[in-house]
Amino acid sequence: MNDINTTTMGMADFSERGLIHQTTDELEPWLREKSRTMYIGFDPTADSMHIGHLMQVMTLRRFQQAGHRPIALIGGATGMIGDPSGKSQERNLLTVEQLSANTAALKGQMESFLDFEESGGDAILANNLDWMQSFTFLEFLRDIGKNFPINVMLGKDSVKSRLDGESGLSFTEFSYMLLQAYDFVHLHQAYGCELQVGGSDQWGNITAGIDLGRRMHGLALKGMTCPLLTRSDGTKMGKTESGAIWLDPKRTSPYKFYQYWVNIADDDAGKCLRFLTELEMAEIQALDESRQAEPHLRSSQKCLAEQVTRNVHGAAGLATALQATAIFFGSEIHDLDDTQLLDIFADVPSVSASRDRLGSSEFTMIDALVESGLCTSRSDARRAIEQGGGYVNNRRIDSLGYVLTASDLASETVIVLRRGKKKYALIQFANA
RNA sequence: GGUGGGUUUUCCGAGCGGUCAAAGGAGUCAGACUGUAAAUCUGAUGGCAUUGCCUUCGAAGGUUCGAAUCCUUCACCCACCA
Repeated sequence: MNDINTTTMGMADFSERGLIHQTTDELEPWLREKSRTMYIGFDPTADSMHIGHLMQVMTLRRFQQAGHRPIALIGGATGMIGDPSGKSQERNLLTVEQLSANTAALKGQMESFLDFEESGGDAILANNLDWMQSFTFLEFLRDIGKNFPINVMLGKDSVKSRLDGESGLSFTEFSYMLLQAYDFVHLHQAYGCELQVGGSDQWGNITAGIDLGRRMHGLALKGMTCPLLTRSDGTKMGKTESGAIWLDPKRTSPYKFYQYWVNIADDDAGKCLRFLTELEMAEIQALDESRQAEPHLRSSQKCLAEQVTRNVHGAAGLATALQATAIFFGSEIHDLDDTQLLDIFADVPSVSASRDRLGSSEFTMIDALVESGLCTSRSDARRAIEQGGGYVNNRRIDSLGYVLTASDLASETVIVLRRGKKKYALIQFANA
């Protein structure tokens, strides 16, 4: 990054988007000066990031695009301990195997957001296990622990809230901040990293690192936190009845992922556009106006969903999501092949049936609805059909005795059943 | 230990010998409307069968042509008295 563009390197866009919650210094001029190195840590608590991580990754990406050098730190070591910040209870420890699998998975996901060295960029992927592993307990106590006054540690919110609460805090979790603090110092030594960024709940850990840098080496490290992405109704962003929204398409299909954003409440859409997309502010403001003036178009949500899905799942993933959306809310399904269909309906339960049942009067719409699990009994299925709630390939069936035949196949072997507005099931007909 | 009240379909809650698969409300499910929202409106809501049959009203027996409704015993819950 030699062609430093000082107009983009600063914080203007960050503050305009509301991405800054707290900073230790006036970062704007400092960032304009030259290309800087900063990091955000991610603990490998699962084998995929979820949308709670998205904001942090996007932040790193913004820095990189502004001409800085981001470090994504995977917490192979800190993940073994468990960050007490924002947690009301002591957590169970993950096994070493889980952690290393998770670490590998996160690495892969990071690559679609940042340009790492392998792909010609300058972003760095680090794992704190690499330097923490060789530390002995005594060394750590002498070199690091000595720099942490207990009274300061006790004053941190993350510790205080746990001590005030019922659940207490183990020495292990209490020590978490020492590890994170040392990471910062180490990254400075190794890569010249001067800024740590994190969610607003990370403030205590970040300042712990800054203090440690000053005590050990007289450094003036910097910190910045971003607001937490929360929903206007108070619930946590990314939580649904069926669990978290993951970035891994095997955990959350691109369709579901896309749908999550399409369904974001009007009140949250503006914030999400600012935090999670790279649209220009002018564009976002135009969307804000549209949302006010013509909310029914829901252009903000559609745009948000499109942007985020493309970022996470790529153009192909977005295409699948859009195709699935068209089908889930659209007209008849036909002339698809099995692969397409099963991809689109990845989240939909499916059952298999023997192919020779097709066309048999023993296999009616009622039978199909019951066997697919969409209806709990034949009476239930009968009722659903009578009320106009039974569909084959999105075509309403209104005859109770409708017999499914080979011409009802939407692809080579699959029939798509639907009950009501959006409950789908697949029946796959194998050549038995 | 004594007396009184209760136990109903997913939940709440009517029913107190036939017209009860059982009012009403909630929930749920369809349909309409709509912004893939909220609200609203309409219909459905034990099972099987294209209107008839079967199994349900704490449990088991009994009285009746016929019981969720009456009697007996048992179980659990509530209230009052001791």
